[in-house]
Amino acid sequence: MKRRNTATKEAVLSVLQSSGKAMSQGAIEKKIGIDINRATIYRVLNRYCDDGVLHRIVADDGRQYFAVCIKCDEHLKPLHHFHFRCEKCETIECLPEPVHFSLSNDYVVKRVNCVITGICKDCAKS
Amino acid sequence: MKRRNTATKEAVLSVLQSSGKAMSQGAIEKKIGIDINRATIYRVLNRYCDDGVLHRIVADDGRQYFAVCIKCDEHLKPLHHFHFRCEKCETIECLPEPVHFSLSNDYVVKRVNCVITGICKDCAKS
DNA sequence: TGTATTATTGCAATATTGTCGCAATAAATA
DNA sequence: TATTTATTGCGACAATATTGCAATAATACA
Repeated sequence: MKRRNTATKEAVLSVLQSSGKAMSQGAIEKKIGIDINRATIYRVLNRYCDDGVLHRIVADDGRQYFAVCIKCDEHLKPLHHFHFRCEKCETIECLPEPVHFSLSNDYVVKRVNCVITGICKDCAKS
Repeated sequence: MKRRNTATKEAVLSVLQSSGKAMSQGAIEKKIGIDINRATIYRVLNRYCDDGVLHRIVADDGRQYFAVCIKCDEHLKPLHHFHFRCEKCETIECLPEPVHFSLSNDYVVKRVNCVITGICKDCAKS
């Protein structure tokens, strides 16, 4: 399944890159300017996740958020960092803080999803 | 708002206590034997959370899971431990492993939700 | 450049999770 | 036993996310 370049895909990625944060489908749709179908945005996001371009975070509001994999290379495991969800500005930022845990070898670890929820430093000021 | 004892509430708590794991509304409904309305189960679970009897985990499947607060006293912060979600047996277990992270004081932390997803040690064997 | 292939998209429908209003029921108290 | 009101069941609803299908358009190739 070879990928094709489309304006839609580029627009979605561009929004995420310029925001620098993890965004939900709804937030992307608001920011993107052009009119793109909801289902299409989800499909674009899912494909980017499959390709390792984005990573997915599920916050404790039950929604999916997507962020550009900046440091997601073979050295630093993609999802093993904390995320901070601000309840005020409705954004999620990737924290540099890595997630450490030890688990018996009997367990097979596939994904790690860590979200701290509260008020971010920008919103806490005002 | 004084609480009242009902068979429904006791049955829900009993299921969670005997399982020893975190369960979703759906899983509770399957195990509980008696016929209880979906909305009622949610309301019972939410009330238990308000009262500090249960704690809520949101897994990366986007669903809410509920577990008895065994060590949730004033010494050990309730939600600051890891959870492991097994994709095979569809359960979530509370790990003894505490969650450590450092965050600038500018942030206000309200909740921590950490879920490791994979195959648990019991399912990995078979 | 023109054509064929098939990845991508839009639309509508659907599944799932969780909540809410309202009337009926039943637990606790006097 | 009678009263108060927390709890429950039912139905409706909201929101998120996915899927099937037909139409569109990006890519490769003649």
